[in-house]
Amino acid sequence: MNAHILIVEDERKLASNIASYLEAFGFRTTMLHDGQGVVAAVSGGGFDAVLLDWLLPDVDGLTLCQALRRQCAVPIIMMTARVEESDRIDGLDAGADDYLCKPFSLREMTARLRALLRRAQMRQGKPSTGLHIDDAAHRVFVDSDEVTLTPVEYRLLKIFHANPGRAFTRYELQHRIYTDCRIVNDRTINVHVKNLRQKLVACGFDDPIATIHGIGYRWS
Amino acid sequence: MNAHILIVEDERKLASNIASYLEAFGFRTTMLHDGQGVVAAVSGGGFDAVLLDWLLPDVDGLTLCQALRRQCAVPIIMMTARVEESDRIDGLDAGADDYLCKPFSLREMTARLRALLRRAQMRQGKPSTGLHIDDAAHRVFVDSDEVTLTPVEYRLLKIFHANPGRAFTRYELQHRIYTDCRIVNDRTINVHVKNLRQKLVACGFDDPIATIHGIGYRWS
DNA sequence: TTGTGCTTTACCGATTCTTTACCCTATTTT
DNA sequence: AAAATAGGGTAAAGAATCGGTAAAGCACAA
Repeated sequence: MNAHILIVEDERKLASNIASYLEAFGFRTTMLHDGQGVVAAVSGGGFDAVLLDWLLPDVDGLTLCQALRRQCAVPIIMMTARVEESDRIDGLDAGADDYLCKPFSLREMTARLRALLRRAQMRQGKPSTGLHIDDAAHRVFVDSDEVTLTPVEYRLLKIFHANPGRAFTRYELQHRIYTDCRIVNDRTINVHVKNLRQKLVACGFDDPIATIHGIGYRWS
Repeated sequence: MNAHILIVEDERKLASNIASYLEAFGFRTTMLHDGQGVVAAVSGGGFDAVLLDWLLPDVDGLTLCQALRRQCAVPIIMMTARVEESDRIDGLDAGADDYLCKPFSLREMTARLRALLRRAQMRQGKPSTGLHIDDAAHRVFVDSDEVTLTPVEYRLLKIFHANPGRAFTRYELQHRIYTDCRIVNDRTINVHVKNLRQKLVACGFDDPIATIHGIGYRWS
């Protein structure tokens, strides 16, 4: 983690707001207030993502974006006051990975940035994500990211993880999850499996739960 | 610790609600019900953070915010009924460090306030607080402040502190706290945990007890 | 006994988790 | 190809858990 973000924005106040917000979340940041030096800075390779304003005093953000793309594959988020579809398309055509329409919430920005960084990381051949269950602490990690699971999800994960390759019917899972002999609707298991899948996949873990049609599920 | 918070809010009822909630958590508070004297009060340097209502009878909160910023770097949280994105950005542009949209929960407010104070403190190069248990003297200190604990709280703290990161069920805690095989209501543990948390947090110690829903607690 | 401080219980409101219901898509069977 | 069955996704109903408050219970000393 601790990604380094380049913020290119001429409104200094906005730029520093963004910076301090990101820093509060553990990012490192660097600000530039015009187009000068942006290409040079990025080509140095020290940045993990770029937040790029569309309208800069000296150069067109779009042009700058294209220039950056020619340099390297760094993730770029365009920030723009424009809202027309065509502008968005232009931005994405120029090589931006995402765009934010001003005014945007810093929260949304951070969320998109995170998603982008995760995607970028995966693309760079970091497929070897590992799952780690710390049973004493009752915590689950995908690499270094913690996955927060509900009690049922946790139990479900443990069952699967302890029996890789083995197929489980929903009936079986039900009886392993609940110590009491509770009977629940089949579809309940579906929902828990879906939620578990979702949380794992959100951390860049390839969906490890295979559906066996007419039978149940299998961890692989 | 014992941060001093300035609450600027014309609705007296809301203001005193906020104040008493914060005081319960060990903050000191001061209320002002209009813009008069706010700048003077803050420039005195006696406040660690300001909760500032956007709409005041006499002056615009936004203007006030900017005026405060010119004075000093005190953390400011804007409270506003507005929800539009653009307003939020305006607030942040004016130098607010965070904003709360009314109606907000006092809990969220406290959480954000804490985060803000922590950041501010870190910026000022203050290292994190440390806990020290003097078992021989049966005394507990957060940095140099003594925390007075009841016998049960002390035992609870020792159990947690000796097992950082480990998850405990309430049942387990119960049996470790009591040498006799006493059985108490589950909720009893909750109360002791709450009291322990409260005392630690009041001394500026970040709540170190994480709740594991459906399981129990963990010290981290 | 009365008072004081600590512990335990009871309860409420808020939050979080679980289960169900529903709709739509995918797969299998007729 | 049409019908039947199974599974995925969403959202809302329902249930359990948790934190906070306050009062009752307890132990011990004055």
